[in-house]
Amino acid sequence: MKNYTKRQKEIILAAIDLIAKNGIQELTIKKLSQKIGVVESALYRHFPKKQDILLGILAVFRENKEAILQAVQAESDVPLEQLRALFIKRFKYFSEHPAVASVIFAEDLFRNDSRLSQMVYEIMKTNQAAIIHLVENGQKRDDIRKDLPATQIAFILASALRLIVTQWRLAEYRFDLNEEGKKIWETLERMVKN
Amino acid sequence: MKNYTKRQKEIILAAIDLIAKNGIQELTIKKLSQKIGVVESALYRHFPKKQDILLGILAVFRENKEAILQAVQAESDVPLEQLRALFIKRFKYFSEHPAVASVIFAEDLFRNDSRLSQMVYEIMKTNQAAIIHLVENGQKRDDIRKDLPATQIAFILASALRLIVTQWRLAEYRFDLNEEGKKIWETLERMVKN
DNA sequence: ATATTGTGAGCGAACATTCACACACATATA
DNA sequence: TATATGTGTGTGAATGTTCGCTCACAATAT
Repeated sequence: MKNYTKRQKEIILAAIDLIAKNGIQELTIKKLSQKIGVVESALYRHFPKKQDILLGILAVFRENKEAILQAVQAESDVPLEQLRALFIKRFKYFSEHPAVASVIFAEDLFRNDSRLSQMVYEIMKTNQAAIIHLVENGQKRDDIRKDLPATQIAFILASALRLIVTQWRLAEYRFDLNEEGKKIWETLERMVKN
Repeated sequence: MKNYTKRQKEIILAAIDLIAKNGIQELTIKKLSQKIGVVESALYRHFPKKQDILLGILAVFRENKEAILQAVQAESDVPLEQLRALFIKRFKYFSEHPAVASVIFAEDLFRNDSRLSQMVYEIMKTNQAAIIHLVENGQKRDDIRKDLPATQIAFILASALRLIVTQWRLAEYRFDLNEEGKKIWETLERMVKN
């Protein structure tokens, strides 16, 4: 986000908001410019193509994932606690930024452009690698059971996180994500703990 | 699908194929009619609105889920084996019909229309209820651990299935879904087995 | 001969993008 | 200090394309 001007950030956040409302087809230059309060062509002073706005959205996601990961590692050095913190923090962030949650797991939005889908894939892989690493550390400390491959455990953790957020969004945010998320984490923890 | 004519089914399958290729924005009346081999307006002989084609797609999904569920229950009466069969059959079906896999978990495609999103929600809930029921039966027989709520176990099972299919699609079907799916199931089984 | 299915032209709306132009403000030059 | 030039940001009109959909008419099948 350091590479983006104030105005560009403003546009990116507005774009996320729009997409959250009704999917990617809600994001048109016209609607976006109206939300910002300028005329359509003014947006092209800040982004050469609409696509570049979408790239900006992905940059927000990546930055957020990295920030949470660092915070988690600073907070504790017990892998299982780090994993819990990772879950809790993610839910907290999504609760506070539903629009972001709305878009972050909707990979399909970016499927039609190779630059975009490549970036999605990269973010996903980085994130997964980080979780795998935490699980492996947990296994080394004998906190997490070793009879299951770390990659698979990490996969299952990530998949549950993802689905609960998806359902929360489909339910139009009608249940408390923090609460349900915590419950799911506790079940998962009991499944993988030694 | 009993309510649909031959031609309508043809159109629905072609529509699924198109969406699989590059997302929902690939599904236009023009492209669809070209794929079928008629002119655009001919489609309106079979469906009054584009939306109704999407409803047809959802009907295919629902029918498929119900069929698999019945087959699974006929095959065995041991819940854990039924669950395994459910997983394996789903992966097999998706392997053989990648286009369907491409669309079935992309709920966002239908977000902008209330009729569609309601149907998506209904299919999802029915499916989840069926899995919960199987898990509860497994717990009654002491095959599945009882210290975890059945709803949560079912949720975690479903989430893993969903994510592996999603990743398979994002990886452009480059890995063997049956194989990877089986591995994930085995890990899940070990997590929940008594 | 009646019902079903397909054709071709065309409609208005929405879309992303481009263009000439305007105005405020900062920086450089005389 | 006064003037000139550059930069950032906005406006309004216009472009070409694509979209879903309609309609009068024609071919085909039962």
